[in-house]
Amino acid sequence: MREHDGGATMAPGRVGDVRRRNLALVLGSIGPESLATRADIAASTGLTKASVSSLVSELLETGLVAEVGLTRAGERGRPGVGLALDAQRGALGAEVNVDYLAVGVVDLHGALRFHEVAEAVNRGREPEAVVAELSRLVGRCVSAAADAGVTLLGGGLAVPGLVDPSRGVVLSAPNLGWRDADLSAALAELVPEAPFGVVLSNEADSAALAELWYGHGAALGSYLYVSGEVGVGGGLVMGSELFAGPGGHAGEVGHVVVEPTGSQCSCGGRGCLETVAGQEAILAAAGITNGGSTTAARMAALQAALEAGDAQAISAVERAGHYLGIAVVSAARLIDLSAVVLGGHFAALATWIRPALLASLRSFAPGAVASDAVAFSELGTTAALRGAAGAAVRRALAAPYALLG
Amino acid sequence: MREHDGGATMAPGRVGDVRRRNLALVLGSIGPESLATRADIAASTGLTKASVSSLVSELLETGLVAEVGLTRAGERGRPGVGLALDAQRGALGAEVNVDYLAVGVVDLHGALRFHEVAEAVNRGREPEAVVAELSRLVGRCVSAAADAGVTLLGGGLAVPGLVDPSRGVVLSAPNLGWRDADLSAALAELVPEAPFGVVLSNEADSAALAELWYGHGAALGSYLYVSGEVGVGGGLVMGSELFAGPGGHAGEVGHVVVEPTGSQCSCGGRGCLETVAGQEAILAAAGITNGGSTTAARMAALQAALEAGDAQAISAVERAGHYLGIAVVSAARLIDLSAVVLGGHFAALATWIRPALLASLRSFAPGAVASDAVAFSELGTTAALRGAAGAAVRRALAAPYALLG
DNA sequence: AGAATTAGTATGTGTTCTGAACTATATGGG
DNA sequence: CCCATATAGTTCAGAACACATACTAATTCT
Repeated sequence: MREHDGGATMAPGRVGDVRRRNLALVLGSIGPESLATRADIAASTGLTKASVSSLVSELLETGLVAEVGLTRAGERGRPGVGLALDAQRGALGAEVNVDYLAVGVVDLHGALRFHEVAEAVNRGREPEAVVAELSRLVGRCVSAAADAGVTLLGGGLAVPGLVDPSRGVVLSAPNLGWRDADLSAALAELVPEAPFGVVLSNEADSAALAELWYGHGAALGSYLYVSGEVGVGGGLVMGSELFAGPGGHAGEVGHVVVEPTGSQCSCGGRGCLETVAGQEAILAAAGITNGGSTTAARMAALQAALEAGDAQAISAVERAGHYLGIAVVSAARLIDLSAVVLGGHFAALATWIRPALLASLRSFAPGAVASDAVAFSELGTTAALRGAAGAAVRRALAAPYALLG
Repeated sequence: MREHDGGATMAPGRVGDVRRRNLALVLGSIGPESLATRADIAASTGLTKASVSSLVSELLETGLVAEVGLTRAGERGRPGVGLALDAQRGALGAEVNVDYLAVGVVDLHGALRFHEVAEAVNRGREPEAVVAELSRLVGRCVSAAADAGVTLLGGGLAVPGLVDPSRGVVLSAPNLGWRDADLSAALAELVPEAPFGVVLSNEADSAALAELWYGHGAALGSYLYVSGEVGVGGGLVMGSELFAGPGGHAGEVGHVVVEPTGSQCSCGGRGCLETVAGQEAILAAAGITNGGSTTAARMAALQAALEAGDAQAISAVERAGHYLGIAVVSAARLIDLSAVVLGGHFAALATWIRPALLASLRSFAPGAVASDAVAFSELGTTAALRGAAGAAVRRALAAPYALLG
């Protein structure tokens, strides 16, 4: 995520680096379906037509780019050849979460081509068993893609925990009960022929990026994504890039202190956001204590109570919105953010939580976060898989030279 | 500070960029007095001896680097020629604060060669008048440097407010009463012959960087710097770089919400850290309400009361430490930081505030911030000027090619 | 049909890194 | 004292690449 370096340990620049950079630059200026011509690219990048010509011919070799007929009919002069990213190339996205598995394929145009979401009870289940079930889902998706002629370049797997992407290890996923789970072998087998491999990521981070690329984030640019799953997680997107922090934990808004006199949190601290806005906390405050059924069922019951106008349910959700506002204000001040996107159960509760959240923001930091900078995710259970797949797509687009001899 | 870009608006890479990068790379591996030889540099950077030779000869031309005798006497083989940054080159640093002006010169070895701090009452004073007084101080410092044979490459001016460095404008400095003050002309005249010019910066950001380069920060790498001046400001250093945020406000820890039921803040919000840990808040809680004297005098009175064991004073400072801990925890969680450096009045109160802060950290986030990751600044009133000068030095070292034909 | 206009390609030049050969300067052993 | 050995630094040919210029290609306007 970051390329900071003392300076002395930086890699030396070689002449060939220039070409790598320019390949990515040209590729970046070929939008999904912009139908840019070589001449357009030369104008927009500042490269000469000669250089663009040579760069484009290499990009065509990689298969990432395709020539798509002529452009500009009716005007004077020779028409240019339209160039576009090849929609028949894509990446796999997958998510393991506490109560479902999800897989899908996103193509270079950003379209979700195939996907499947399967309910599952993964809490406390062995990584091997979960991965085996995931592999079956992935297999179906991969063959569907192959049948449609879509070639997969790479992939991403999002999990609700802290990961080490370089080693392919889930360091800890409390809600799954995983610790130091080495998935590197399994990742390598998911899409064996993909040149860029399958990379692990954090679920909240991936969902935050999905929002950037395929949701509300594009308009916002920099924002805090808050994911209300079993815990309250989050991801930080700044300047259209994910900010993971020095140790990869950044965006963990669930353990911001919002109530100094509040109750003990599972993290060992006190008054954390999660203790007042986590699923369990909201359900308890709403009086929905039917412990036997699943969390999903109880959330549905909450929804029903809200729609019926149940006062206790409404005040429970409003309380969560109030405290969410405090956490968002702290984030806005510390990191200079001015927008939020809410996902997971917060998105489902949008109607009831939004007014309370806005009131809280106005009260604690008038002007810091405008009301039109509070968005609710519409990506549902496909958010993390789209983000993971999207990240794989970006990796490929950033390193087209890896596909050349 | 950031070089993010959509991709399409990036500048094209040219062959010459490689040399620029490698010039900076080689320069970066010539430590202050490391006495590296060309061969050492080749080994540490990965460049060939031939390239290093050519790059070094250009760096010698810029004057940033000097050959300093031979190295490695007593061993076999031809001894190498030692290379070091020329300590006779430096940069000007200056600070305008509410109650003082400070200027100084930092050389390429990081030493503070000359400096002067003058008390002043700048609150509400016109920018022109303040700058005129500052210019006199700078003039003395510049001639002292010239007399000692030190050449100035650039400079930095830190102010307690939000700045636009590219235009040389102080957008707003509430504690000075400045708004949209255009200092660009004045900045250009401060050190007319300096090739890199004089650049505006925020006081807290500069102090945070001074801590990184010349204080506790080097050992920490990533940390939150909290500056207790008239207000409570801060700067965020991550991966040995300042993080300014999308709009340049990042690190503003003074307006993190630490007491949801707390009192109104001047920012329009409620329960901000500044309302319980700002100078005025601490003095009021300590019962030091002698409004006639200066803030500095009242802070001295507070110090005396603390040393005398005054219970009200002690509990006022402990309260500030408690709330400071809450803000630090929120920052630690959101941005994944694990260290803090405290400056300004917090540094002066270190003895009394430290235990309360540590207790608060333990209570709200055990393990997030270790007790040896809480440091107190020792740079005093030279912090911001050293940071501003240091930033100017880095700018020069990052762009040595600007000094060539 | 020919002029004008725009797209894209071919060719020569300058910059810069690399690798290998070479020169320079020290130590240590016979 | 001289030569082998080791290390530092320079010189020179070769390859990669972007650039500038000149060229060919394809279309519309008159």
